[in-house]
Amino acid sequence: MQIEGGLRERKKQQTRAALTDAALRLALEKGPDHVTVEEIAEAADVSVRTFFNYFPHKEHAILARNPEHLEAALERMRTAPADESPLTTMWFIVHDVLRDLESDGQLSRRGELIMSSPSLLYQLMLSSIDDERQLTAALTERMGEPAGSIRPGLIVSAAGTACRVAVELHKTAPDRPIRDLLDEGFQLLARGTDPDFGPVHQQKGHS
Amino acid sequence: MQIEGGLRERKKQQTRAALTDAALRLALEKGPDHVTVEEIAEAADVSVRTFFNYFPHKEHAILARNPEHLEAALERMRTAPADESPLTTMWFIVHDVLRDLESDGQLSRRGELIMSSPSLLYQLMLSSIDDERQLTAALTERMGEPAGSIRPGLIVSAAGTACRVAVELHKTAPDRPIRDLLDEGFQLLARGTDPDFGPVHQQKGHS
DNA sequence: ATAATTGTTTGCAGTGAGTGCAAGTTTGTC
DNA sequence: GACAAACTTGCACTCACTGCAAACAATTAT
Repeated sequence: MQIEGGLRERKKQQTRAALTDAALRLALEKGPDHVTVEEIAEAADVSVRTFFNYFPHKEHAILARNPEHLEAALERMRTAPADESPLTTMWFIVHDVLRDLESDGQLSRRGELIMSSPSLLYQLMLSSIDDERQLTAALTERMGEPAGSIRPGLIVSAAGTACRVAVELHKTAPDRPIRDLLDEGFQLLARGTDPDFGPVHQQKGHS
Repeated sequence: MQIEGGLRERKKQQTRAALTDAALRLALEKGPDHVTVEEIAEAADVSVRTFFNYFPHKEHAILARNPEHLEAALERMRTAPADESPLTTMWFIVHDVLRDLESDGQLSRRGELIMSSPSLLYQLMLSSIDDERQLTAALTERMGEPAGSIRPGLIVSAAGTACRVAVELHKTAPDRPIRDLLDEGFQLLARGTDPDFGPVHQQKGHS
């Protein structure tokens, strides 16, 4: 295990790539719920059992999440300039990922695919939740808020929510680019979504 | 189908209740991932096949979501006073559900159970997404925002996010009641989570 | 080179979720 | 009581996913 770019390592990367490629292609072709692991494995020329050595769930292969994104995000969160506000950091993180996804030229196709399939959305949100936990931990440390404050967690999760809503809305209003929607969402989160908010706590019930 | 409270209807309610009770009990006992549908069905004294006539997924039975909640929420959204701000309406909706859940005396146990199990969280979020779509549709209509605005969707989804974050934080800081956390979250969403937000759009990249 | 070691792939057997179908049973209607 | 509609059930099936042990390939030591 001294050699970094050994044959073994390269072959694994190849196999992984073959699997994710086949998975995405077939998912786009036949719809994500009509692809079987068997087909994906066959297209990548490995056994079904090997597929599961690489991915714990079928959806993982289709999502093909790049672990570097979370790494980069955490790194940026930790090393952000002291005078950069929390949501601003999240904005940069989101746009970094966005830029990387767009370089694939598959942002919107993959986005639609994900939003249209419950099971994909599932896996994405699951990993998002995990990501958000880690980001929240990093942000909490960085912010020095009182323990038990909801603010760090809310900022991280709300940013994630803004992404999801932006992608969703982009489906029905494709004329607005995702970046625009995203920026509008972040602005609202930053300055407030509802200046007139004010429930009357005294009242016991209603109609 | 003229009789509302016929034998048939009552039996169905009974079976449904037996299934959800058994499902929740067993999930709390053995952990949600170690309960099989077979066990639940057996405990409720019906066949496995019948279980799937009532719930599309195992998790649905454990969550035992009350369809009335969504109905009530949509109703309130549609009939809210004209001068009630959007997030305020969401606040009332959330608190209505909360009050109902608490009357079971199972809010926090069920909440913890859900937050601790990926597969439960999955189903909850999936149904939440669907709920949010419907609520967003209702709110969009009510608000008269320009088409393509992200605000209605963001308000609804961010409110949902606040609930999730509140439950999650309550796990690690049980001394703060969920209502407190929730109110803090809504306040932040209303007035803004980050007054200093301001990414420099001109800049191309960053280290 | 060859042998020993370690990591990877694969087949196989098994559990459990979820579905479609057809037959049987129960409930409501006339 | 006869008839139709709704509900339950068993059966056979597909598919996701796991553990285990044998086969295989890459790496390292000799």
